[in-house]
Amino acid sequence: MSTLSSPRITETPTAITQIGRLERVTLGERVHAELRELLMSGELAPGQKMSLRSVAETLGMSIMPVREAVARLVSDQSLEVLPNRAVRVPLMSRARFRELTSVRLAVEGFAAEEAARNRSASDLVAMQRFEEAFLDQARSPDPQADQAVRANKELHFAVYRATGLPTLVGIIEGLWLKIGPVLNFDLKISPDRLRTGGAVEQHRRLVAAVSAGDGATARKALTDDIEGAATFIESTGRLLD
Amino acid sequence: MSTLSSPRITETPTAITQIGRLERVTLGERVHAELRELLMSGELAPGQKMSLRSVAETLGMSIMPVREAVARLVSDQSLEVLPNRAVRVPLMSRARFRELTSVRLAVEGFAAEEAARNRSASDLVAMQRFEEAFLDQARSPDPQADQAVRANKELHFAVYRATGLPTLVGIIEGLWLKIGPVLNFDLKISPDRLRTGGAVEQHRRLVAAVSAGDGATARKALTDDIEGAATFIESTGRLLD
DNA sequence: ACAATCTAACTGTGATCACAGATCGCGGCA
DNA sequence: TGCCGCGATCTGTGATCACAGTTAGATTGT
Repeated sequence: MSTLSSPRITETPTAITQIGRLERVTLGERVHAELRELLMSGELAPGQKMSLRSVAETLGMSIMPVREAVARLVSDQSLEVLPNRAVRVPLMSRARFRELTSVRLAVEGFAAEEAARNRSASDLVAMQRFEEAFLDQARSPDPQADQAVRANKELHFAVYRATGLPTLVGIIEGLWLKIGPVLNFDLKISPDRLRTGGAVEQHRRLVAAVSAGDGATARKALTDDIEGAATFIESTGRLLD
Repeated sequence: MSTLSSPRITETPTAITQIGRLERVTLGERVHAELRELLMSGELAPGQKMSLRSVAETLGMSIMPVREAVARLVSDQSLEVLPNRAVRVPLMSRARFRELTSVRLAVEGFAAEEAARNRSASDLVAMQRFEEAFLDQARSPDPQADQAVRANKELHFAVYRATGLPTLVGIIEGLWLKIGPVLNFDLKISPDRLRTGGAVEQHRRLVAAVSAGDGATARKALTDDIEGAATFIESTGRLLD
C-alpha cells in the first residue's frame, strides 16, 4: 500500500500520504470512539459487564488498545471496574440520576442560551436537518429507536457546537456518556415515549428560538426537554435505591 | 510484609488488612493524581515536554502506569501528544484562554450559587479555614506562591463540594487542569498579583455570601474573582497568537 | 569553516508474558 | 438431595519486548 508506484524513496508527498500525516489515529483512539458511541446510544445497558480480552478478541486486536480506551472511560466514570476486577457500565441510582439531571439542566441550558447568541447559518442548517430526522421517526408508524436516538443526539450537539465553545461540548459529551445508558437503553425498551413525550414540541421550540436568537426561550425549551425525559425515566421505576 | 505475625492463613481480618481491602489503589491511579496535582498547581509550564520513560524512571516504575495516566490526561486534553510523539503541556492561545474562561464563568458561577443553597456547617468550616490560609500568604511580606495556590484551590473546591454535586466538581477539576498551568505558573512568576489582585476581597465576599445563603452575591463574587485573574493574565501578554 | 549525511539513541504504540486474586463448575462427602 | 471444597479458568494490572518513526550528534566531504 505504501510505495507500490513510487519511483523514488524520498518523493514529493502525494495527497494520500498527506492525509495519512494529518492525524495518525491510534487503535486505542478508535476503540474509545467505538465504546463512546455504544454508551451514548444506549446500546450498552447499565450493569452490563465486559472483559478486556473478550472485547479485544471481538475487535481483532490485542488487549492494549482496549485497555487504554477502557482506562479513559473509567477515568471519567463512564465505565467502572469493580473490586472484583469486573468492568461494567455503572448502575444508576435515583439520587445519581437526579444529580446528573441537575448538572445537565445548568450546563446544557447555558449552552442553549449561548447557541442562540452565536449560531451561524450552517449551524441552523444542521439543526433543522436533525430535527426533521427525529420528527420522521417520532411520527413513523414503525419508529426505529436507534435512528431516533441518533437524530436526537445530533440535534442536541448541533446546538451545543453552535456555541463555539468546544470545551463546553466536551463537558456535555461526558454527561451524555454517563446518562446515555439509562436514557437511551430505556427508550429502546419503551419506544412509545417518542410519541407521548414532548420531545418533538421542545425540539421545535428549541430550533426556532436558537434561529431567532432568543436565548431565554432556547434555554427553556431545552430544559423542558431534559426534564420531560427525566420525569419519564423516574416514572418507570427502573432506577435503583 | 504479609503474614509475618499471622498464626493462621485464614484469619479474622485485622484493621490493617481491612484498610487494604477498602480500595486497592492502582499505580496508574497514583501517577494520575500526581500529574494532576502538578498541572493544577502550575508546577508544569505550558509547552513543557516529558517522556513516558523518563517519568517512569523518576517514579521508579515501568512505563505502564505512566502510560495509563498520561493517556487519561491526553484524553481530556490536559496533556497532548504531538505528531512527533512528544508529550507536552498544551500551549494556550488567547482565544482558548477566553473560551475556557467563558465556560468557567458559567459552570463555576452556577456552582457558587448552588453552594449557597446547599452548604452544610462543615462546608463553612472548610471554606473559612482555607480563606484564612490564603489571606496569610497574601498579607505575608514573603508570600509563598505554592502555598497561596494551594489555599486558593482548596477554598474554591470547598465551595464547589458544598454543592453536593460531585459530577459538577469533576467537571470543574477538568477545567482547572487545563487552565492551571497558565494561571498558576504565571502566579509563581509574578507573585505580586497576590497583593494587587482583588482575590482577597472576592474570597471574603464569596465566603460571606455562601454562608448567608445568598446565591446571587456568591456567584458575583466568584465570577469577579475569575475575571480579575483572567484580566491580569491577558495583560501580561504571555498568551500566544 | 560549513553543510550534508548517516547512524545511534529515543519516542509513543501495540503485543505478549507474568502474576495475584476472583469466579465458577465439577466432584465428593454427608 | 444438598452443601462444601478444590482446581481450572478468567480477571485487571504491571513489566518487558518489538517496531516504525523521529531527533540529535558526530563524521565526512567539499
